[in-house]
Amino acid sequence: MCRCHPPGGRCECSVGRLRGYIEPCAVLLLAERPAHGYDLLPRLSKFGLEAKSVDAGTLYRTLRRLEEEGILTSDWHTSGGGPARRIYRVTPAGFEFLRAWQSSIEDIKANLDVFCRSCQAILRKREGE
Amino acid sequence: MCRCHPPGGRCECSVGRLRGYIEPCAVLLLAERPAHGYDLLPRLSKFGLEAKSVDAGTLYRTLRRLEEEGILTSDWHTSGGGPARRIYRVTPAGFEFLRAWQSSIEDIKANLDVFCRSCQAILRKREGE
DNA sequence: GAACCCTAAGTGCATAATGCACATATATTA
DNA sequence: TAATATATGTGCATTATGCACTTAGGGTTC
Repeated sequence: MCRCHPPGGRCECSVGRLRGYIEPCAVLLLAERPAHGYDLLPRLSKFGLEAKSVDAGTLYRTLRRLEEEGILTSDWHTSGGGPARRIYRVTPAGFEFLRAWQSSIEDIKANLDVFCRSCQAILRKREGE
Repeated sequence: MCRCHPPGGRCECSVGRLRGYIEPCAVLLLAERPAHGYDLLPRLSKFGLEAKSVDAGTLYRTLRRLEEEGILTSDWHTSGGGPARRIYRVTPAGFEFLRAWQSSIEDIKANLDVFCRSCQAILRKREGE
């Protein structure tokens, strides 16, 4: 329908189309409590990033980038069995980052709302309501 | 702040981050009335795609692609002075396309709302409210 | 103890969307 | 006639992303 169902491809009709959206979502989850990447993966579904549709590689790369930028810090946890985990925490700059995204997302919601209202009006009119 | 202000770069903290968003916006404007690309350009700001931030080349390519997919049709208008204009109209498939996007965008808004609520809660808590 | 699976982190590569710069052409105005 | 506004388009580089693959620890099962 909306070119989001390529044959055999995953559905992209979702908030996952928002470029860079994994970043604020990951940071927000880490603001709730420090965690490692693999743990974050399923929790991202809370914000519409479905567990199946989030690529682990992308998440790991994203976390590293956010650390380079001073938004997160990490250290290794080796106790507890299994492979070592890199535990991330949010820095003060990370909270500023969240504040900025919060405000941007409010704006985006408002813009999407304009689209929805106009679209509804047009579609209703077409159906001769 | 949110990595959307690269030195000298344009602001990307906007709905323009939504991949492919120009498509439903262009189709919706054309559903209101047939028009040519250059005419659509400033009207896209209605949905949050600022006139400055929409690239004309991208819009023209998008319209051609939508026509290839049967969502739009076009024909040339040479009368009226100035260079020839390619006037686009929405096909029945285009209205289906709009319906699908409408529903997707409602979902996206809902997901963004979850983010905003969680984010507000965390930020308020941090400020010791 | 070999084979297998789950957890956990990461890299390499191809593709798709986008931005920027440039090319082309018509008509109007200074 | 030179400049400007309208109008459409192409070429190229960058970026984000998805997919496939690699590495590795530790436990379970045959």
